[in-house]
Amino acid sequence: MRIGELARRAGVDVQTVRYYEREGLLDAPARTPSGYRAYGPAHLERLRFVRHCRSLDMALADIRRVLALAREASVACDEVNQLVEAHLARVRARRQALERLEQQLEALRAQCANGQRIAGCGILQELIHAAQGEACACHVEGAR
Amino acid sequence: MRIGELARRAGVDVQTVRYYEREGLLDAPARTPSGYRAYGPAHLERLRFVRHCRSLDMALADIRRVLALAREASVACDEVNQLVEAHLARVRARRQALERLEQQLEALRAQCANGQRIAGCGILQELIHAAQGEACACHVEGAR
DNA sequence: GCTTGACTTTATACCGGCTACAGGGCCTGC
DNA sequence: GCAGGCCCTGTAGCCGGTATAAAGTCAAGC
Repeated sequence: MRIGELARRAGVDVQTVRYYEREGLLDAPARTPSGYRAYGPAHLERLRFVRHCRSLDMALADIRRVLALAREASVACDEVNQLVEAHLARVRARRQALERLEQQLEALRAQCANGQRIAGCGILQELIHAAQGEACACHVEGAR
Repeated sequence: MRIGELARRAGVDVQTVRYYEREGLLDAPARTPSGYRAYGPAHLERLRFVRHCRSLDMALADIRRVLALAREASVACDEVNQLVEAHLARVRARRQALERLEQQLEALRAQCANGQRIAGCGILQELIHAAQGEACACHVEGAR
């Protein structure tokens, strides 16, 4: 099959397929006499694998590593486990950060009702006030 | 004060200060005879404001807009409110997506204990299996 | 006066994960 | 023979910085 069909069947853009090839996530396929890429079912399977990993928000470098490991059946799989574990830790940290951020933004939103003018906008006042209290954390002179 | 002191007092990198100037978030300061940037207290206040907004993960374009609006005291502040509201919605959506992702990754992690070999790694098998079930959502032929 | 080192200047490239565009070639159907 | 759709390569843009190079400036110490 040609690149358009492959892309359509995996639900990705044609450009993305070429990008993955450049990045070493898809093997370069055979070419037709006119230079078109000619893919087989294995390429589709690989592409779907990559997309599934991406849907889990794994980095391309991590996916590349998993693909490399997957080729060596007899090696211990600890590295795969660690990779997933580390990724989970990052996702969890980010989720927690976003939770805190969400609370801050909810508090900020509550500072102003519609119909105000800029001069009396509670949101702006709060933003300015909070910024003033925020020196560089590593260099607070009055503290201690 | 010069750029190094400004950056240190705001807790940012010197490069970042110049970047913000290029991006129109900080006014270009006066220059000393030798071409060094010379900042006043207002610049520091502005920089801290920008950094506070960034700590709320606001986009630079949004911050630029807020700064522009802040200059016009008598205009209605609805746009500020909408901006915060839209940002909150994005943060919330992202947080929820990460929550789902976290659960998926936890389930994935549970598929394999350490000490396995690649050939028997539950995580890899699950990744491969899940990828196979994932055609393009917009073009499932057997469904219906 | 000369050197050292810390600071500053501009310009340019890089990161991830695509996405878009330009300028061409190929192929099929009418 | 030509219109339209597909494909090719190469390049640039997005975001919010970060990193590098090569050069200029300035104060302190010898």
